Amino acid sequence: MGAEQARSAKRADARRNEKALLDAAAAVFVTDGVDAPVRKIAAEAGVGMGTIYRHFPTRADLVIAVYRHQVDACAEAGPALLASAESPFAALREWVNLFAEFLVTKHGLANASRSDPDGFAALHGLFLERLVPVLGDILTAARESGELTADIAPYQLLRAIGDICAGAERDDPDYDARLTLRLLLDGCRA
Amino acid sequence: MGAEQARSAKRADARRNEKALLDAAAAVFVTDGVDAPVRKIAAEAGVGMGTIYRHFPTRADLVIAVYRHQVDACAEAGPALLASAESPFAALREWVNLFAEFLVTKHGLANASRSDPDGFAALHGLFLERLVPVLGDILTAARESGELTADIAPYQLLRAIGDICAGAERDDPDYDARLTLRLLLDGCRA
DNA sequence: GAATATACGGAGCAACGTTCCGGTTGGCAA
DNA sequence: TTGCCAACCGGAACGTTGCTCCGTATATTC
Repeated sequence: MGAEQARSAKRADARRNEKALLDAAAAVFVTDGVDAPVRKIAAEAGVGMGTIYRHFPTRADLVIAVYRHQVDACAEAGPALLASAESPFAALREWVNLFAEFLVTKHGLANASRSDPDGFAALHGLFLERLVPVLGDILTAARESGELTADIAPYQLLRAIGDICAGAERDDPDYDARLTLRLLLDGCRA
Repeated sequence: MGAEQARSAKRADARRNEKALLDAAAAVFVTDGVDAPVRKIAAEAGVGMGTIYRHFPTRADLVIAVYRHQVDACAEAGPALLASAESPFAALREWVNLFAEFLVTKHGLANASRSDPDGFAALHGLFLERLVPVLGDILTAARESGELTADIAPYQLLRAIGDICAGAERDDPDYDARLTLRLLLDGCRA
C-alpha cells in the first residue's frame, strides 16, 4: 500500500537521478568494487555528491538497491531447482553453486561489509531475509530424503558459503572456492 | 647469517623505538584491529609518524613483525601434534583448531589484507612460507594412514580455513566457524 | 504565470595514509 | 674527552576520501 503513491509523489528529476545513480553504481562496482569512491559514482551518474547521499544515505543502501533483484533471482531459483533437480541434495548442490557464482562476481562485497558495521548489518539483513528461508526449504527436503545427515542450520551454511566466496574474489589460479564448497557439502552428508 | 650483526649495527635509539613500536602496535591491534590509524600507533609508542614508516615502510611489514612469532608457534606445533595425536587425522583436526583460534583472535586481519593489495601479498607470503609445508606434512601423513581421501592441496585447505575464520571475527552467537571447519574436514575423508 | 515545496550541486570540514626535510643525537675516531 | 658525521627523529604538509550543509535551480500546483 502507498508505495506506488509514494513513488509517484516524487519529482520527475528525482526519479531520473535515482535511476542514473543505480546504473552508474552498478557499472562502477564492477570495475572498482563496492568500495568505489562516492565522488566517482556521482560523477559517473552526472550528479553532485549531495544527490547521492539524499537518495542513498548509507553506502549499504546503495549496494542493496543495486543487488536486490539479483538476490531475488537467487531466492526464486530455490523452489525451481528443488522441482527440477534429480534429488533434493542435487538441488542443494546446484543452488549453492548459483549463490557462489553470484557472490564471486561481486568484487569486494565482503570488503565493504567489514569496513562498515552498518553496511554489514544491512547487507546481512537482506541476504538473511531472502535466502535463509529458501535454503531452509532445500535443507529440509534433503534431510527428509535421507541424503543430508549433518545438523546444520540454513544460516550457518549460508554464512559459510559467503565467507568462502568472499575470500575467493581475487583471481588466484591455485585456489578454487568451488572445491572447498564441494568438500563442505560432502561433509554435510557424511 | 649476519642477522645478529645487522641488528646490533643499528643505533640504540633505533632499536628502542622499533621495540616500542612493536609493543604499541600489538596493543592497538587488539583494541582497534590491524586497521588502526598509523597516528594512533605512533602516539601509543611515543614516536613520530616518520619513525613508524622508517622502521615499517608498509603496514603489512608491521603486522608481520607483530605476528611472526605467533605464526612460528603455529608452525612448530604441527610436527608436535603429529607425534602426540592418536592418528594423523586427529592431528589434522587439532592443528586446524589451533590455527583457527589464532586467526579468530586477530581482529580485522582479513580486513587489512583485502583493503591493501601489498599487505595482502606480504601476509599471504608469510603464512604460506611457514604453514603450507607444515600442513602439507600433516596431510601427507593422514593420506598415508588412509584416513584422508580428498585430493586437496595444503594451500587450498589453508585458504579455506583462513576465509572461514576471517568471516567469523565478529561475535555472532548464531554462527560457529568451528562447526563449518568440522564439516569441511569430514568432507575431506568422505 | 507566480508561488512553494522539493531537489540539486559542490564547497567545506575532518580524518586518514604517506612523504619529506630541518633539527637532533648516538657512536666512533682522534 | 672531545668533536664530527652519519643515522635517526618528529611532525608539518599534501592528496584523497567520506560526509554535511546551504544557496540556487526547478518541477509542480493553482
